Amino acid sequence: MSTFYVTTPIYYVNSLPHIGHIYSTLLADTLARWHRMGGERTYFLTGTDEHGQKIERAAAAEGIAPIALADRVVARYHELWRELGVSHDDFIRTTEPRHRAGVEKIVASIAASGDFYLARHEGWYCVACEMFYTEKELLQPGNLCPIHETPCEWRSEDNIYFRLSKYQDRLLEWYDQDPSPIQPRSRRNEVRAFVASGLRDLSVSRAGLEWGLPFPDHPGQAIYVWLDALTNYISALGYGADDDELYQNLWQEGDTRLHLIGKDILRHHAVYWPAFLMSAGLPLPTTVYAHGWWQRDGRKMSKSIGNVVRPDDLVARFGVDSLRYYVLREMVLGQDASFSDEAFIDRYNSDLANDLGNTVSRLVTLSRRAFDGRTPPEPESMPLQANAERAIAEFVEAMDGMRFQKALDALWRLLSETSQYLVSNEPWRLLKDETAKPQVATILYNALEAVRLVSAALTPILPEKSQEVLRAIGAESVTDRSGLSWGGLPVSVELPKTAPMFPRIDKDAYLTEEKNVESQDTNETAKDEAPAVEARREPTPLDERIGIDHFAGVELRVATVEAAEKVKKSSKLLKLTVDIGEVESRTVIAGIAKAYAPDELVGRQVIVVANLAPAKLMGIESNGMVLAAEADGKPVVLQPSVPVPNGTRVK
RNA sequence: CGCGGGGUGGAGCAGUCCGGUAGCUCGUUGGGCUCAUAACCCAAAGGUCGCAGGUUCAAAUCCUGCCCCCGCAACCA
Repeated sequence: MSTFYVTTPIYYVNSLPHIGHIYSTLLADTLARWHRMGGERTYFLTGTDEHGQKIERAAAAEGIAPIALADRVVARYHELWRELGVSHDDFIRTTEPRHRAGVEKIVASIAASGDFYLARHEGWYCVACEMFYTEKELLQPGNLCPIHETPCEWRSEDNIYFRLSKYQDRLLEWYDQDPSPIQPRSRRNEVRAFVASGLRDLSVSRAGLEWGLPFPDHPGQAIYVWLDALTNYISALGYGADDDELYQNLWQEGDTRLHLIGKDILRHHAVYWPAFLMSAGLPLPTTVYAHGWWQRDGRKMSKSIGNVVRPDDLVARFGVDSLRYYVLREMVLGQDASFSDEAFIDRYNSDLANDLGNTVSRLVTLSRRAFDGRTPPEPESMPLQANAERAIAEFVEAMDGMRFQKALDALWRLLSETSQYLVSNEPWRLLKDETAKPQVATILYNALEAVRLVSAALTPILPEKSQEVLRAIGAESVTDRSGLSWGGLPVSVELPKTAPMFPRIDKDAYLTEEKNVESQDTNETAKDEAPAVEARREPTPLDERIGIDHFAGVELRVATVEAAEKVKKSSKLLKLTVDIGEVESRTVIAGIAKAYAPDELVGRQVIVVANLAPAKLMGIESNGMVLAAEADGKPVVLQPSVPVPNGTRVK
């Protein structure tokens, strides 16, 4: 029996699930359901990534143990996947002993191939953060930690490195297989270019990380995140356990090993993970498929903008299957797509309510009326059979190729042909003529059977609604692909009474209501974001205030911009030449290129921090800093309200 | 010369690898029907396929150059 193993990324437990996690998971779920229907040995894995400093710190901030924090978020995932009807076969947590066993085994295998070595890592280290900072990140003077504002110490630490560079050529060869294991093609190109430009060895351990797996044979070292996390794909199958039947069958000997990922973690899955596997002498995934991101109304989704799609609301309102349909129909795998309420409702109304729901209800009504509450008796001919078989064949091919849009297109074309067939045969007219019963039976049987096939095919995509439709038209539920052959509708069986399964949404009413809710939300969030009115800011606590002498140490002076130009290769930086009342003009770099064109600054007066230590930005030395306020994420450069001699001190 | 993606009727997209009447969904306009969830059917309007060259009998598709948008990387002294 052929095998199909599909995974989602394991989700990091430092935040609650959002549409991105849901999308990856629904994709995997749909594929898993589809392949199960095909009779393959199918295994669908998801899980959570729970180690690392971020979790450690987040937990500490709450005064709880890291595992307690993880437990809480994991519970939320379980709840969500249950609500969404996700059919995963296993859920792995990187804090489980079975995972540790797998990691230890792969580490031992990699060590055996001599791909680990120790090297010294030096840098500025903040004890509180347990983290290295680059010189640039530190606050001056005093080499202070940017977070704690306490002095960092110069520390050198031994880390274990993985010889990633050794696998460069083999990785390139792997990408170039046909078909490429990295999908879609655009991502293959991206990864290929990255690898071809040269790989550096990878640090795979951290000293002093408490919340992580200890590195075998290296006391004091913990395994660094990716080596730990990626291994979940095989540890969950029992790699490293006594009973590794699943691993042997699905991975070692498996036919399909598919990782679905977001494009943000492409590098880890397309470079690091295969290299680890090569080193350990294990089979590589057959496909790494990177999907795009959901944007919200055309903008990038972000917590700070407050435009994150909240799954709960949508599901509560429109049902799980509507969400599944929308995301699968709307996103071309691999590209970004935009999530908008309006598009969601349009999709729902036109495809689900009109094309599918309405067709079902008109057929059920007709049949019930013509045949005493039952499905039609034996038809005389099968005029729709060829159309239906063509549609199903197309659907199957598209599903196997993960082209969901195309697959759905094929089904909807059949619905449209069914509707045309009805109109051209007008069964409602024939209904008035008793002798036309056999004709009506043929027309309705064909139309109902076409709808049955559409619903049957939709089983992996709309697991609940598809079965509801089947029940409504008197058909049996479908569990395997044999249900996709023409002729499955039972003749003359009772039709149950049902309510419309996709009631239309009143778009205007919904959007108005949403707007009201959102404006409330905005008011709330506005409070804890940068307020427009300074008075609304919380006053600085007394113990954080500074003395006047402290302030006097900052030398602020008025200057005039003599020249301004964009810094090459930078989107944010402008190089300014300013007259600050000294003999020579100074060069100052300012991160304001997104808000100001160079021309509009020339001749303008600005306030400059004159005694700031020089720093290099993009290769240019900056001697000072231009003051600007930040509003709506954009800098606003300060300037005296009337012209003042250059060099005038600001106090 | 950092890397990558994209620019196709009003909107969203397919088609580009393997050149050959420019397609789908939504929207708009007109007509029809009444079995159905203001649904459904028919018809129409609407595109110099980012720009400019080139190859070719033929270019959205191949080649060259340019413009614009978006992501990643770098970057807010």
